Amino acid sequence: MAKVRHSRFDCSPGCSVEVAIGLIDGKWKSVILFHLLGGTLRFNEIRRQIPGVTQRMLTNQLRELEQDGLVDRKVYAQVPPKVEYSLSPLGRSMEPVLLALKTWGDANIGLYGKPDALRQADVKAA
Amino acid sequence: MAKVRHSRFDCSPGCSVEVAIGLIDGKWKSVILFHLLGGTLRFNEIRRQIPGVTQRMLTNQLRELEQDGLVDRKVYAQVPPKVEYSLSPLGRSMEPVLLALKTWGDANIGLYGKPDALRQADVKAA
DNA sequence: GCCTATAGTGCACAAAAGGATACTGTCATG
DNA sequence: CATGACAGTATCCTTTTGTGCACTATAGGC
Repeated sequence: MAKVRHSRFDCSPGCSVEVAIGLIDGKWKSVILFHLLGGTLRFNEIRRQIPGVTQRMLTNQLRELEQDGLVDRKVYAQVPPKVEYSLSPLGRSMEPVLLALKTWGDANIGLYGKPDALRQADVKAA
Repeated sequence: MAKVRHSRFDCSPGCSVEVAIGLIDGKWKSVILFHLLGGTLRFNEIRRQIPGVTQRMLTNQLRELEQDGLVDRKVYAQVPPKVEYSLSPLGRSMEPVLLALKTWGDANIGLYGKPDALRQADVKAA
C-alpha cells in the first residue's frame, strides 16, 4: 500500500495536527480505535459493533492501523480462525484524541446525526 | 455538494465518534481549524500557513466547514476582495479535539513525520 | 448432507477525494 | 503597460475510498 501521506517535514505548527489526523482519517478508523479502547476484540466482534462497515473495508482499515503501529493483530493458528485485535501502546496513546472526539460527538450529535429528513432540510437551507 | 456522510441514527456508542471525525476528515480540515484557533484569518493567510494546499482544496474545505457550521465566512464588498474566516462557536467547541490532535502529533511526529528516506525504510520493513 | 461461523481474499465497479493548471475581474504598484 | 495581490472558478485528470458479491477452508451442529 505504501501510503506516504505525510512526507513533509516543513511543518508549520499545523503539521503535527496533520500527522495525527492522517492516522485516524477514513470513515472507520477512529471508530475502530474507539471500540478497541474497551479491550481486545475479534474481527467479527468489531464488525458487529460497527453496523455499516463491510468486511473488505474493515480488513483494509485494520491493516492500515496495524501498519501504522496503532493496533496489534494476533492470529491464533486454530481451525476456526481466531484473530484478536488490540490497541498497541501507541494506539492507546490516542485515547485523549478519541475521547475528545467522542465527547464532542455526544454533545453535538443532535446537529448532525439526525435522521435524513432534517439533514436534507439543512442542506436545502444552505 | 450535499454530502450525507452520517445519515444513520443506529448509533452504537462509536457513532458519535463517527459524527465528529466526519466533520474534520479530509486532509486539511483539521489543520485549517487549528490555525483558526489563533484567530480570524483571510483566505491567503490560511493558504500561506498551510504549504501544500491548493487553492481549490482550500476553497472546498472551507466551504464544507462553513456548511457544517464550524467556520464563519465574512465577505467584505471591497474592490480587492476581502474574505475573513473565523471559528464559529461550534467550531471553537472543537478546540479540545484539535488540541488533543496537536498534542499527539507533537509527541509522535518523530515516528511519522520523518523525511521520506526513513518512511520508506519503515514501509519496507513492514 | 447442509448450514453456520470463523477471518478473511478477489474482482468489478462507482463515487469521492485530491491534484495540476489555467483562468476570472478589479485595483494598486512599478 | 506589465505585474502582482486578492479570492476564488473551471476543467481535466489520477488516486483513493467504498460497495457488492462471490469465494476460500475447516469444524461443529442440525
